[in-house]
Amino acid sequence: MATNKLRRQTPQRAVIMEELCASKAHPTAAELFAQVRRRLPRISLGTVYRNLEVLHEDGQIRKLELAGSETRFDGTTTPHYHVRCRACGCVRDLPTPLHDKLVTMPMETGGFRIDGHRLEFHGLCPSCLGETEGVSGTAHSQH
Amino acid sequence: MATNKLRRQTPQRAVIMEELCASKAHPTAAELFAQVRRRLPRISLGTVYRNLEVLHEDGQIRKLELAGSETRFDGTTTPHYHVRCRACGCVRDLPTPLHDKLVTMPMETGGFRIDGHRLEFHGLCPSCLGETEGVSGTAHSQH
DNA sequence: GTGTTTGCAAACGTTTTGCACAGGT
DNA sequence: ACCTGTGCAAAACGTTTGCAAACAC
Repeated sequence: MATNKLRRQTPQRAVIMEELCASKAHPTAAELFAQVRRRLPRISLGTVYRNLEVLHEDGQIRKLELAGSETRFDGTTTPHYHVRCRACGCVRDLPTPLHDKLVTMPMETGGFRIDGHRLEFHGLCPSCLGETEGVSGTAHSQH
Repeated sequence: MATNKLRRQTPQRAVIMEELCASKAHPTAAELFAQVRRRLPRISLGTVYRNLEVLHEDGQIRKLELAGSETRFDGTTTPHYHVRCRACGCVRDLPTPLHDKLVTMPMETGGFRIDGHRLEFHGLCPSCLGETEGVSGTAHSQH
């Protein structure tokens, strides 16, 4: 169950971690790859994926698997929720406190033992809000 | 904005709908394809995908984009949440009422206009609960 | 007859993997 | 020296798409 693997400290891993922590945009692996490449021009996309996986295993970063899009990564490991813009797809942090009651809340679980949840919010980001003024659309939230 | 397309009633679409509604397992496109193929041996996977998309557009089915897995489909369109088993990956309905307060709840949104959310629960299903008795594991909920 | 829908196969975007070599310890 | 980590390229995976033929209307 433990992560018993011996980790080596490589420049690739260090730069990936630095660039991820320097970003607030929750980049995808490809975006991070482009960013890291500016400092390590010979790095490969596979290395980025492998290191993100390792860092996630070791609990140093968070993996955001949001509905219907590529996986994004977050250098912040403290728990918080995210909002996603319906229009441009950007992702931002929400300072909303976690709803741990969601897990402990008594409910009919069909025999499941529930021990976690994933919650993401959808909406329009400030800049897309401005551009969509007056456009009527059916906001359909998916649960 | 409207769905103005003229739909034709094809046996493929009808059987896909029937098989989806007959299942409580929230099948993936591939699983549904295997199921439908028993009745329509010449159907193709592409047709299954296309019809699922059409049925979703027309509001006849729901698309479940759960964290870190293929898209699953639900013949029930009434809103409800889902639980996913950490061990076997199976998905079941939860009769828990929706938390619409989550959307209207006052919170610091960073300028976003929030109009929807996605919530999914994680845990162990009845049969995996039995098999993992006594195994200590760190339950890590992802938010 | 018109235009949607089908089957097939190829293409797609994201992620994973096999391999030989480089490099951290 | 050992064995993890790297770069590269190919493969895997789920999904979408182009096309000509089939079929619903």
